[in-house]
Amino acid sequence: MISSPLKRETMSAQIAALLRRAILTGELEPGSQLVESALAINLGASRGPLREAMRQLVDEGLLVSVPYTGTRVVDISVQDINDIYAMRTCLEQFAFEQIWDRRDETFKIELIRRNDALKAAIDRGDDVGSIEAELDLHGLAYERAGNRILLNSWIGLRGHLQMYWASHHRAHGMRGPKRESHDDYVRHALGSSLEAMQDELRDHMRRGLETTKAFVEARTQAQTEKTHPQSSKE
Amino acid sequence: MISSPLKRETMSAQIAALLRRAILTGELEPGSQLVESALAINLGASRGPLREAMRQLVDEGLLVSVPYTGTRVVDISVQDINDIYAMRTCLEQFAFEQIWDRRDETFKIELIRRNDALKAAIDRGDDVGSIEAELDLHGLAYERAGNRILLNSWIGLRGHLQMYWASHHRAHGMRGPKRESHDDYVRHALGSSLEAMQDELRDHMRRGLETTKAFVEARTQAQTEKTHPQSSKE
DNA sequence: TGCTAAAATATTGTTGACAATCTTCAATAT
DNA sequence: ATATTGAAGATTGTCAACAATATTTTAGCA
Repeated sequence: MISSPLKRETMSAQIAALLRRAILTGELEPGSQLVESALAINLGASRGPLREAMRQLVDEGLLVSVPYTGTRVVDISVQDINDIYAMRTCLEQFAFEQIWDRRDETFKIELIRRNDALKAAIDRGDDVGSIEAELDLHGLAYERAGNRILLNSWIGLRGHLQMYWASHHRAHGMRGPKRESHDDYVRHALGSSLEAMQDELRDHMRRGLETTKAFVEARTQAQTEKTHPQSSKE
Repeated sequence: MISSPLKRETMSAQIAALLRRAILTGELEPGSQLVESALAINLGASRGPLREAMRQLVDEGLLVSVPYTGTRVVDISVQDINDIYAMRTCLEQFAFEQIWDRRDETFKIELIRRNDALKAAIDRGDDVGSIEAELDLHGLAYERAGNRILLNSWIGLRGHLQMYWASHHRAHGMRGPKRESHDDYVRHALGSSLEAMQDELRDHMRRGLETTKAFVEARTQAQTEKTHPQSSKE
């Protein structure tokens, strides 16, 4: 029963990873407040390290903090969704431009592997897993581009997307991605025309934007009803 | 004689702003270590707020921290320069795509104003100011694009560029940008052909990349000589 | 002289207590 | 009834002391 035999990681970093996971899986709902004292006790740590972890998540855009009043899980706006998908399109097109002439056999194998992993997650009904698998699939181009700044940008976008999808899935029982949703993507990514792939990306993102926007609008409506209830009694 | 009648800003935020400025102006050299206890005394604050500020700068990519050993101003690598300029090209092209059909009179006026401000800073020999002015000029497209994610990405890139340039200027007495360096940029930005502007951007960035790379290589060489001195005595 | 190990030092990580600030709610006056 | 003021509570911001870890120095030995 060893509790922590080798702790190469600082406590603050562990807490950050824990909280990040909780936010990204939707366990911590958007808009919910994180009270330091309560969380610190709950995690068995002091407020210092917890504050540092939270500060980091604030800088990652997962939390928002107002001095002396509190920090909350970042809330979703339709504007953000639009911005993120516009950036995704731009950056993923750029990533494919960068790797296009460097695609080798290992790239092909890995891309197919990740698409298979996505299908497997869908087949076994693993919703959180299928969301991660879809993002992993898209991530390959960014990883192979060999540009650290680009990869970090993707990781930031990826976090927000994962959070939005997971939160909506949890709240409304929304289904994850379809089983064949990325077959075209993979086919074009392994094809011979960069231009065709860029077109596919634009289409793919446009479809994704519509779906995600529908999620957000449903959520906003639900919250409005919660705040200003127009029940039949009145 | 009111010293601080309304201080809406928390101490940690003030320290972060102070340190950020010191790094961005080259006052704190890349690679130099920041010792918490000494800095805290120097700033008249405790280590708690200072640590929070430093953590934030770590997340911004301006500092690097190794657990239990220290945090230093991030050092420069040729790889980073390549990555940053590749991203700059991609993002600024995207920004102009977004704003192209929305350019109005205020955009034109502001762009010219910022170019004039750049020239004024060069004329009065204000080196730090001219660096900021150049980055401000490029920033307009990002600001007008109306995409918060895009703007934040630019702010991150901008910080690193400013740091590199300022540091090299301070270390080697390098001159800032040339007086007419952005006249073509402005002309094309106000022209009628988006494609011509994209070409100008590619060229502009390619030139900037070469210059900045030369800076970094000079610095790396100087550091190598410092670490492994091959003096004539030996 | 060169190498190993242990002690000394320096630096960061963590903790609990205290201060400053914001929010809420009740009491009061208009 | 409504608006305003003030007190009470909750929450975050700051501080100084203590613990854990890494680095450097030094003593001992081959």
